[in-house]
Amino acid sequence: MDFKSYFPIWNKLSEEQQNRLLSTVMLKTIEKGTVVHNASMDCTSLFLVKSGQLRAYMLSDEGREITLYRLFDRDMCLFSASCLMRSIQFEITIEAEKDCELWVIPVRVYQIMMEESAPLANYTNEIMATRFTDVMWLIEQVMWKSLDKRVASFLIEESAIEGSDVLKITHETIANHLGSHREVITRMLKYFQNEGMVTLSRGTVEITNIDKLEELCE
Amino acid sequence: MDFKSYFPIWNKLSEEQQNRLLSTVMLKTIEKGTVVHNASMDCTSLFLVKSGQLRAYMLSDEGREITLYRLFDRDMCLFSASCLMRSIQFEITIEAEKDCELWVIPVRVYQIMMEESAPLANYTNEIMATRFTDVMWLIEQVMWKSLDKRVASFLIEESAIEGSDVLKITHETIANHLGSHREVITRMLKYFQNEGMVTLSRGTVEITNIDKLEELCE
DNA sequence: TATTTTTCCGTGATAAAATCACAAAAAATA
DNA sequence: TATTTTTTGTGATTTTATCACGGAAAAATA
Repeated sequence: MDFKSYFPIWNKLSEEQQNRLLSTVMLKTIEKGTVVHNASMDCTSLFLVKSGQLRAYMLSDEGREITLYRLFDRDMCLFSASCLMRSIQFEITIEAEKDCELWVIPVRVYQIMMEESAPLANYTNEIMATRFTDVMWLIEQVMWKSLDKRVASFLIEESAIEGSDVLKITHETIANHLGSHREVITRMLKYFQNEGMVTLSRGTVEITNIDKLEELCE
Repeated sequence: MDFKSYFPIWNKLSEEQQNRLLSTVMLKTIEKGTVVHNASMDCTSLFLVKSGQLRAYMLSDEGREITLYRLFDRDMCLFSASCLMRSIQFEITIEAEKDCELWVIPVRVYQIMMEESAPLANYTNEIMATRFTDVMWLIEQVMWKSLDKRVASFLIEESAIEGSDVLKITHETIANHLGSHREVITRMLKYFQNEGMVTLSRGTVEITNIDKLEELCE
């Protein structure tokens, strides 16, 4: 079990704590599209990503979405366990964007250990600060960036994640990432195509001039 | 010195830690309008609010603002010490909205203590989760609420804070809180006045029908 | 007190993006 | 092949942002 190597502060835990963790941690495999956490689920576990990719997003009353941040290998999903801290008083949804392998840590085990272990509490702190940074970046984008720039940087980031210029993604999905609307994205992409930055076809956006896209973002 | 009574986990610190804190904490008085933290300041201290009121906001490149959250009595201002954690990679501004008395805690003292004290690390965690909750509420508002509702709830909240229906505030200031524009707020308030919800005069907004305002927010 | 300056507010015009409504094209399925 | 579902296209309208200018009230200064 190489759980240890994915858990950065492993060596700062006592032997007893290590054993407690090892005996409760479970490796779980989930399929792309699985919602691992939402408002209606009860709060029972934290996830440490062994492999795959997840997306944390906020859902409006009318069913609209906006992506808050993403989780990759070695990331810990804190807010799947919103009951971990009394002061977490918001609801997000977390969904697998690819097939994932997750280590599942029971909240109660983690919580008790955090109360007695300064290293674990500080590690948790750093994770939360990382998410906070992500969310602050989002606010900055939403507040001060025009949509063309936001679409452009989304496409660039997506292409970096996928390692390809050909993105298999629908206008609707892009809209859901950005908290915008499908028609708006359609028009925007149409404009990008006219400018020679992308080539569109059903279900795909191919980036044909990434420099021009990057220029658009400033 | 009643610093102890403002510091919730005081009793969970060792005597040595208590002494270390007491010997470095300083009480500072600042005037309304003072910026206690921004991007260009060096990161040297945390603030614990003894009395007064502060406002944390994000500033755009063009000088536009949006309020993230506010701090009142007994609140701890974590992000004035963004260097406290490696993962805090964003910049905010914190300004006194009223005259304040603040206990100033040196970052280095706090940081070292946090590394050895699980209670302090967990307390810090709860504070960050509280700010996170504030910021998530903001995203929700900005993303899914129309401006009329946002202005209405801002007026209601402001009146609750001040304990008065007569708000001494300019249209520009309201715009800065909400990340909107002065002209837009002017027009919105004009509409509110026509609907009998507020009475306007230079530098003041008087709430004349709070029920109708609350109804507007749903 | 009179004058100047600053702050605050009002409003028209235009642009960006959201929102509503409907339809066509492509792909999947029967 | 026919039907259904998914995805995209587009016109019309509303909301909010943005630009531009001017005027009134208050504050500062002479």
